[in-house]
Parts: sequence; structure tokens; C-alpha cells
Amino acid sequence: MAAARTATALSGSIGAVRAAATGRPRLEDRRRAGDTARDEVLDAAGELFTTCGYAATSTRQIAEAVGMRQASLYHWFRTKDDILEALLSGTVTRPLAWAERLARLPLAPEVRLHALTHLDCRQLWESPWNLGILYLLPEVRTERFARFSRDRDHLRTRYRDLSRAVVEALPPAVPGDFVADPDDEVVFRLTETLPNLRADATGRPDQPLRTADLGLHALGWRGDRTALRAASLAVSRPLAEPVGEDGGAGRSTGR
Amino acid sequence: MAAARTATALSGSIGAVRAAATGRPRLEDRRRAGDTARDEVLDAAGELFTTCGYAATSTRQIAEAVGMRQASLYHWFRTKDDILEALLSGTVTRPLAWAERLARLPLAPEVRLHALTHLDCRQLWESPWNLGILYLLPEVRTERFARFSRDRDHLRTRYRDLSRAVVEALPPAVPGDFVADPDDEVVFRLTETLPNLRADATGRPDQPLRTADLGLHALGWRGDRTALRAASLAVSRPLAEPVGEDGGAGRSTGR
DNA sequence: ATTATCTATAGATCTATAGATAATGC
DNA sequence: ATTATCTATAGATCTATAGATAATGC
Repeated sequence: MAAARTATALSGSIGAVRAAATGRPRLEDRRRAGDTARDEVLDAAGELFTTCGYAATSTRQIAEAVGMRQASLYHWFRTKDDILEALLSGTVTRPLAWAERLARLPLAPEVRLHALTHLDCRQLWESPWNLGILYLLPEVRTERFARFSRDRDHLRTRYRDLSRAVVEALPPAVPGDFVADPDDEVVFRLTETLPNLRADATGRPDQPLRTADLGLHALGWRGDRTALRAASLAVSRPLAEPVGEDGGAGRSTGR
Repeated sequence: MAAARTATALSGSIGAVRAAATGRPRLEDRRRAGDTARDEVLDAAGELFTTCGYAATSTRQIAEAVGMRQASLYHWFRTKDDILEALLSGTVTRPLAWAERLARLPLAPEVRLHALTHLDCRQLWESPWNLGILYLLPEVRTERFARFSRDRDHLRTRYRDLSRAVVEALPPAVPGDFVADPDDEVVFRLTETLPNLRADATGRPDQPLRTADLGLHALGWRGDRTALRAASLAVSRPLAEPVGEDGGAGRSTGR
């Protein structure tokens, strides 16, 4: 409880006091976000993978960024792949849980979809590193990361189901209307572009909310936007919390 | 003219007869699309970079895929980076040229935008390899590829200018309408998702046309879609041709 | 003479393992 | 005793260069 940290106050991202550590001490001071060494590694790897690329980042660079020796990484991860997988699956489990819970709440379909989009986009937009750009790494489509790919496919299906529900609830289309065949993938597609936007550093702070609006609009939904936003935000807040708030906490950086 | 190729009939992608080659002969037969050895290398690298990743692909693998020795690559490219840059800039010069020419044609803004989107998407969709997924490689945001990034920014600006012209020509918004502030980046964003769609092998064959429609719709344009398509296709056809048809020619493969 | 390939290799890395060591916990 | 680190290194690989060689062109 009283135990003072050897170095910076940076234990956990929230400044909580860390218990005195067991094991041989590091040569260098702690400098990374995360309560465990494992989290520190993930933080450093997140930065390096998103800025320099996966294969282009060596385990030595990761270790240096953490402040430990290269070989010490292997106490926490069996292989380099495992580090990438941990990062990837960390981004998809939460949206999946959100989708599941939203599906069971008694809400209008457009509120469900809007809330999911908003939550998902906010995570992509505000997480410490722009992890979304890792999705398209060719390496990721390898058998090695099949589990992650499957999870992401599930998420896509959630989006599609919700989109269909919204489309079915729409008033019947005027014949000759522009979108006779609404594209039920458009919301997911727009969500997927957030990492691009963020990489190009073009975005404004409210991009997640805008994207959620835009998606529903592209789907053909034409209700009262203000009411929709309010309802969606009301559901989002309690949903976002309990899963753990490591995400938006720390830095605002994150090319 | 008569000169028979040593091996397969695969000289050029179109089966044209290649002149007898100067220089020491290869140990292995030709097997790649492309008239010059340089093009063969680009074809192989396109496949490997998009499926295995850039840094994860070694120059030896590229050479093997071409059927030459690793060191021979360096007769055509100074470094491995140069290969990636050639592939990248190959995808962006054409859309830029299209945008430039479209801007000078006397057309309604929505036709210009639709045509550009359609052409650009078709290239992304039909080129032998899914080169679009290379855009997000973290390596690409390095100083090394600044030229490409600048070109792509120009293209984005073209999209934005055209989008603004479309939005300005719209009938004045009904107050309280969903999109009071149309997002003039949405068309470019949707175009950017084509590589994702293609990577996930979800798409239908008319995806480029659908995306062009979808973009205008998301922008708030509500005209006669059939007429728009027809006008856009009419402009697209002559524009697409003269730049050279290496793109859509060859295989239909291309994870 | 020019060109496009070849063989051989230097020098730099990179991942992962083996085993030693310096803390705490019991 | 357990844990988290350290040092040292094996073995594989990778990029790029130097220089030889086998064709065509003049």
C-alpha cells in the first residue's frame, strides 16, 4: 500500500500505486502505460507496429521501447506473433460484447445500430494507438490469425443483421428512388475507414459520432437525428464502462 | 517478328510475341505477366506483398516467383523499397490523370464525381492484385514514400473538390433534415473501403458501380440514378482506355 | 560493346533458447 | 521456492555488392 514505486508515477495509466515487484529488477526505469509488464509490452508494440509495421519492427526494438532486454519479452509471450494477436483480439472482443448485449436490449433497431457504431468507432478513434490499421496487414490474413479474423467476421455479421433490421423497418421505398437496394454493408464499411482517417490526421474530434450518423443516413434511414443520437448515447454510456476503461484513458497521441 | 519465345507463350499478358532477348538467358522459364523483366518483377511482388506483406516478403522469394536469381532483381531496382514504390505509384497516377481530365470537361458535377469514383474503384477492384491494401502499410507513411503519399493527398483533394461542387448544386436543405452538414469526405472514404471488401472476398462483381452510386447518395444527391449512371459510363469509357490497359487484362485471381 | 543474367559472399540482422542472477514470498 | 529479469549465443536469414558469364548488336 505505502510501497513507493522505484521510478516514475506511471504505474497503471491512472497513477495507482503498484505493489513492490518480485523478480530480478529491470536495468531501466518503467516508462510505459500498463499495470503488468505484459501490458507495457503491448503498449510499446502497439506504438511500433502501427508506426513502423509489424514485420519491420524487431523484438529488440520493442524491448528497448519498454526498457527491458530483448530476451525478457519471451517470458510474457511465446512468440512475436502472440504479441500481435493479443493486440488484435484486444480490439475486437469489446465491440462483440457490446453487439451481444445490444441485441438483447428492447430498443428500436436504429438505436441499436447507432449505438454499436458509435461505441466501436469511439474505440477505434480514441485508443492510445491506431490499432485499426493493423487489420489490413497482409500477415493478419494468415492462418495464424484465423481466430481474430473469425471474430471480426462475427462483428461484421452483427452489423449486417442490425442493418437489415433497420432497413426492414423503413417506410416502403418510393418507386424510382435512388436506393432501391440499400447496401447493408455500408455501415461497417464506413466504420472501417476510421483508421484511415485517423492515419491521415484529417479528423475532427467528433468523428465517431458523425460516422454513426452518416452510416444510418447512407442506409436510407430518415428519422429525427437529434432524438436518435440522444437515445443512442444514453445506451452507450453504461455499456461502455464496465468492460474496463484502459482504452480512452491515457494519452491523446497516436498517429 | 518470327522469333519464337524460348518458353511459354506468356510474353506480355496479351500473348504478343516478344523480340529475342539480349543478355544472358535465365535458368528458368518465364511465367509471369509483363513485357519486360521489370514488369515480371512487379507482378510477382504485387502478389507477394499483398498476400504475405511487404517486410515479410524477402527479395529471394520475389526472385523465385519470377524465376530468376535474387541478385538479378537489383539490375532492375536499386533497392527493395523501389519495388514497393513502383507498385504504389502505379495505382495513383492514373486516377490523378482521370481527375484532371474530368475537371476540364463540361459536365455536371455529379457526373464528374461519379465517373471518377467509378474509374478509381474499378481499378482497385479489377487490377491483378489487391494493391489497395498496401496503402495502409505502416511502412508507407515513412518519409521514403512521401511522394506517393503526396499524390494520394492530391487525389483526396480532387474528390473533395468534386464533392463540394455536388453539394453546392443541391437544392437548399430542408431545415431539420438529417444531413445539415454533408460530409464531403464520404465518397473518398467509401472508395477506400474497396480493398477491404476485396480482401474479405465478400463483394459482388458490380461493386465499383455500386460504390459510385452509394457515394453520391451518401453525399445527399437525389437525382435520377439511371440517367446519372449512363452519363458517367459514357464519359468513363474513353477516359479509361488511352492510359494503357495492363490493368484489367490478365487474371481474375487476386485475393 | 552492351545487356541481362549468373555465382558467391560480406556484413548485418533477427528470433528464440539456455542458463545465470537478483529480487520477493513463505 | 518462485518469479522476472539478465547475459550470451546458435542458427537462420536477409539485403545489397562484386565480379564472372552468356547471350545479342554493331
